[in-house]
Amino acid sequence: MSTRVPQERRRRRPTRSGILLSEDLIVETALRLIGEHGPEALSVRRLGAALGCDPTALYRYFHGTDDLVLAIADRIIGDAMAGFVPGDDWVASLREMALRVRAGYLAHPRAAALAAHRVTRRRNEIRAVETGIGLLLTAGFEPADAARLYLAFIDTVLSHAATEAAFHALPRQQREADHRAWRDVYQDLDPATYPALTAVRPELAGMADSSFPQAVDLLLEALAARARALTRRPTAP
Amino acid sequence: MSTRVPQERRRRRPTRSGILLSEDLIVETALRLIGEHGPEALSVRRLGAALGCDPTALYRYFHGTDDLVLAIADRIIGDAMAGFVPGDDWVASLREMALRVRAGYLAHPRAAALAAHRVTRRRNEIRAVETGIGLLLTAGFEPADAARLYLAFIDTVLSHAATEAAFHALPRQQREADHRAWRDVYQDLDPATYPALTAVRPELAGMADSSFPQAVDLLLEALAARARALTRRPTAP
DNA sequence: ACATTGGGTCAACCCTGTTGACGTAAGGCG
DNA sequence: CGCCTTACGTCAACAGGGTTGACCCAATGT
Repeated sequence: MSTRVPQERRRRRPTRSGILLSEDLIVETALRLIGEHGPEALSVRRLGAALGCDPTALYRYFHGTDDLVLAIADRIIGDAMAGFVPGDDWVASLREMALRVRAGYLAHPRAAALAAHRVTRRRNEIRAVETGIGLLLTAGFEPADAARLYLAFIDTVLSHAATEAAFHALPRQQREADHRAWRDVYQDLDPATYPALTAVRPELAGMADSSFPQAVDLLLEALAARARALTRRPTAP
Repeated sequence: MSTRVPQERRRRRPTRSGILLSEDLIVETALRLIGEHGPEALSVRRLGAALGCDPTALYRYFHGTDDLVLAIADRIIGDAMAGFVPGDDWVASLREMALRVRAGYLAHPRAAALAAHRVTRRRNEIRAVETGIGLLLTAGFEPADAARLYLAFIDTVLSHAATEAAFHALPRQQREADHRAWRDVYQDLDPATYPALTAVRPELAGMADSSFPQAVDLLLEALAARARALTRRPTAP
């Protein structure tokens, strides 16, 4: 019974445990499940149990797991960008965009990890591109540069966010093992063959931390420097 | 029988079908399997079948699926970095590292999707970290900064490379559809609500190109600027 | 030549997503 | 009001996943 998922449903019939299913309720329950019990808690059976219905009832609302994940991703995008208005400071605005995207992904890592590399081409994405390129244009960049530089910026942000989300989407054991790896493995290395690692050994514990803000800062630093160079020589060869 | 995976094996016993198992052979077969039939084709049972052995024989070589994935990831790193020697120019060397990692991922796009954001804690990865941090130390950064900045650099490189690999791993139809979708969607937008996009419309065709070199250049630009600031004021407050 | 034991094999367990059949109750309609 | 259709919740079952413990053969050191 794969396929036809109707747009509007007329016959609303309570489950054995008394609740009324709906697309929204399922998506919300799925997000809650992930938030409470970790990303690995999202399975059709567990979702059914959390909803108080037979797991296969979900197939009346979504074609399959993938369809459900896309529905979840759609909501994440909307939530992340909701209420954002770019300010006068284009660097600060780009930074806030970056942090919002990252926060949206991290709020729901597993869904983000699954949907990150897809092109949504929906309204929220289009508006984000409009906003970002607009900011670079006000910074003084030529249209061609604004487009190219925005692409480099947003690709970095999205890639980083997706990577972080993917890491958070790992099963807890693997996640913690990766975390510990920097402490354990990298601590006792032969100083002769690994001089640089030995020199920075006290700092290696921090390698498990996120590099997202640092990377965004570096990128914005380079963009600001290029913008300053522009205003100094408005029409360069 | 989870656990003890010996470093060197002495008793090499052929499988029922006559082949001799080895860690390398398993990793290579896994890479071939993923390359031919996609990441979802990698399962213990299928890998056993491809190797001509009982699936559970793999547990003599790897603690579990995760361990195998890490071995694959490290193999990709090793292949990419094979023969690399850092030169005198630390910026150029970091750029070559970035391009090598990217090339390695693109060589195995589908495997890269699995392995990209893991800490392999194996030899090839450790050597790469040693090399990268060493380059930043020769650039004049303090140990703490070198570690943090390298993390930001390599995370950006790995994230970008993973994103590109994921895109290349898509079926051709879907890839080209995404490619076209960008042009199509952004073609006829209302100039009033999307002024910036309208201003850069001729440049939007290039949005489908890779932003990898651009992003790496921006990052290295920021790093070089910080290094210059260091040498100007060797001991800043 | 023999004891040791590494490691290939097998059967079994519990988890997944997904499907087709079944029946019940909800809602339209006379 | 009551019938008839059918939406949809339920159930059983299947195929495939990772992982484990027991088994036992043969390769190796002595």
